[in-house]
Amino acid sequence: MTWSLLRYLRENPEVLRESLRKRYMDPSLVDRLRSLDEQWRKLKRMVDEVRHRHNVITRSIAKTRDPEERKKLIEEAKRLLKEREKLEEELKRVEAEREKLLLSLPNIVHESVPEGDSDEYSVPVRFWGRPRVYREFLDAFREQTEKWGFKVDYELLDWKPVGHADMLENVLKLGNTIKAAEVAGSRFYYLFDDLVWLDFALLVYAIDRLTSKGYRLVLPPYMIRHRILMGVIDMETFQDAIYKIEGEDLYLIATAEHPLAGLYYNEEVMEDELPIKLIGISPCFRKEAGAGNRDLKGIFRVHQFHKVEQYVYAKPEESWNILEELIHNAEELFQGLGLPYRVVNVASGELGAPAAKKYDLEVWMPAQGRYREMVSASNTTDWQSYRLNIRLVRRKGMVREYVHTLNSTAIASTRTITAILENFQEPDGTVVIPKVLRKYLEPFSKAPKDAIYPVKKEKTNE
RNA sequence: GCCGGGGUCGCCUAGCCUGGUAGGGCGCCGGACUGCUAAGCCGGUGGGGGUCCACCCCGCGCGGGUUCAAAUCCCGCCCCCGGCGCCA
Repeated sequence: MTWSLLRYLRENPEVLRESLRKRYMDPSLVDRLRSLDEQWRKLKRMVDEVRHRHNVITRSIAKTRDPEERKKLIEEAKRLLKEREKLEEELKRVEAEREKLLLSLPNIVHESVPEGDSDEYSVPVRFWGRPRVYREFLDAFREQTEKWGFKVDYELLDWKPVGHADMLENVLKLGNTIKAAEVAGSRFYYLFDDLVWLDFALLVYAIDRLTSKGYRLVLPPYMIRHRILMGVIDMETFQDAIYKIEGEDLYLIATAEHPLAGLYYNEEVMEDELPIKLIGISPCFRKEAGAGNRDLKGIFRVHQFHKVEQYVYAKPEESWNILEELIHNAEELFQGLGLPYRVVNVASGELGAPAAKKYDLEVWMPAQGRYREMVSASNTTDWQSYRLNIRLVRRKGMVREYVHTLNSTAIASTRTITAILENFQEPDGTVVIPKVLRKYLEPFSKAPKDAIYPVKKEKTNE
């Protein structure tokens, strides 16, 4: 059983070099790894040989009755032991270095991924819906549609929609990030009343639709061990996103993807059990350490939110079709909500180490004049399963390889709420609730049903 | 948190006291036999190295230690089960 990256390293290093180049990383890593791997194998042969000689003597001692002969053999074993320990120490050192570099390798970029070092190079693959475009954003809109050869029908607005952060805080007055900043820090929030109902309704909507498609509903652990986390993410993500529980080997999950990947940690999966399709629901905790001052206002980019996540264990030959299935599932959810979006094929430089290919679903934000990421769907092929030791056992000949894993957002609550606040806003500040959510709000007497209304202005101001 | 019991190949289990190449059952894969199927029979069943044949190394929760030699003895840690305590 060989991991795809190791196989490429040994048999076809040019593929790896090319992949690293597309990610704007140093391709010489491949050459360092190759020589290290060669050195490791050579050293391993030497160590194994000494171990063998030592084992032979050790075994013969057990059979030897004559005390003189025994003594002689023990002396010989002791001598070999010294040699063995010296070599083993060297092997251990090389092995650790090799392992470290191997685990720093990002997944191989799929051939269909556009090359580029920023999201400018991500390529839209399709558009859906009829965006509402404020007059002044027309040029920007064309830049994001026609430039890519798409003719997207739009509704021209001659009034400027209020941004989601202002809607939340000032128009609807259903969120308080100022107080939350005092209590917990920036990028936290209090949500109230109708927006809380909306948050829940969105999650249940996603759960309802996906479980109907046969996905198994999972409530996973919200904290996981370091070992599992390192199987799922790369060092960069770890440092930018992950909160640690002090004094314990526990980390807050940044998405349900993490514990769902751990569900089959160290397991063998029979091929006829695949694909295993899961949806997890969980809070997500993220440091947003690399975000700087981006999206500081409102609830677009926060330290904590709720998400329904799709996660699939698949056979290698079916994983690329399943990636399409996952992004289509997400599209159906956003179509149901009536949010106009585009799907982009994310550029090689923006992929993240685990992913071989990634689609983002971006919703048009009328107050910003931009498509913004709501969903991310990745095929991580065998990158996570190698690290988590999740094997696929083929019936034919009991052959073992690694499963493929995939993940995709279904609904991330707060971000989707920002999209709703901007897209379904009326000139008077009323926010119309997507019809599809109604059945999930209906059972609750205090939940909003059709719309969320702005706080009435003070009489004196009118 | 305390006390006791336990963690062995995909699953179950023997071996641990008394150190000397981890045995059996189930499942699965393959083979021979067979009109077909099953039973029964034979072989295989983790990771790595290797001229990918032979063969060799490593693997008994994890990490150390003792020893020529550790599943076995010693120390630390993790997890599971039972009892007590605490508790939404």
